[in-house]
Amino acid sequence: MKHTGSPDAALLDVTAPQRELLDQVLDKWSLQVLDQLCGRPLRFNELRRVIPDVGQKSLTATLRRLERNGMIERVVLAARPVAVEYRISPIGDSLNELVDALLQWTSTTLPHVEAARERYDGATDTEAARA
Amino acid sequence: MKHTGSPDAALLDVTAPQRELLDQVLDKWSLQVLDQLCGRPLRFNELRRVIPDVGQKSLTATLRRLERNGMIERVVLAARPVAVEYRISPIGDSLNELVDALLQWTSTTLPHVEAARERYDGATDTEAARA
DNA sequence: CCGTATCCAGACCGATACTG
DNA sequence: CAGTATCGGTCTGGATACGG
Repeated sequence: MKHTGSPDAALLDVTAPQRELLDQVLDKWSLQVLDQLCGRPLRFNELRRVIPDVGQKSLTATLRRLERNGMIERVVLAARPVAVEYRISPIGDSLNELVDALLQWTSTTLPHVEAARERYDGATDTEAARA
Repeated sequence: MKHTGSPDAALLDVTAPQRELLDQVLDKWSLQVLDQLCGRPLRFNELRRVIPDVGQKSLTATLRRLERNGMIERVVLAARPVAVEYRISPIGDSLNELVDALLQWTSTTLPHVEAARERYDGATDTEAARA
């Protein structure tokens, strides 16, 4: 668990393509869409139902962005009326593994984080109380 | 490279504490601050210099948030005028490892992503041209 | 040197209405 | 069903000025 040296700070620069990719793929809704799509494909309104509080607009934008970056595939089914199915791609699948690692990390560190928050909030509170 | 099943979809819900933690720690500036701080501590204005385009306000907010979540430590040095040093914590260090994995992922998949983008843009262009 | 306070333009996001 | 178009409020984030 020892981190040694940054790999390359330039990769994190806001203008770096790697950084832009992360931004387009790690946002609020993308993670949930990717997660829901792993395993089985889902339709547009199924996604709306299964992801709480997502609006049409946001979901559409998220799906388009993920499709453009090759994370998911949009499949138009021959049906009346139109039916569209979204399925995860191999690349999207590989991203999901990393997200799982991230999620695992949050779960194990959450107790420490909450302890840190209480310490911080307590300190700033008493500080404010003195003023 | 096979992803099998979501670990727990509920963890990704916007209201889930795990999800909130990720939001507070994976944003634009946080990643760069964390990356810069790994190895050696830095002062406030050193961070400003080394991270391109970050404003005082954003940097301050980022540092406070990271401190509150226990990712970094704020050390006030005995000096005139005031000198403050920020150093990474063990938790922040463990996060950096995951970020490195993410960065590695972006680097290896970037060619595929760019290919996907060209396909997508080309398809939507010709589609628009027909209209 | 290390911030906080304030103001303001622009992005974002939900609600709504409408189309193929 | 699966979107597109538009409008209005919110919230972010940069620029600026000032304080400890």
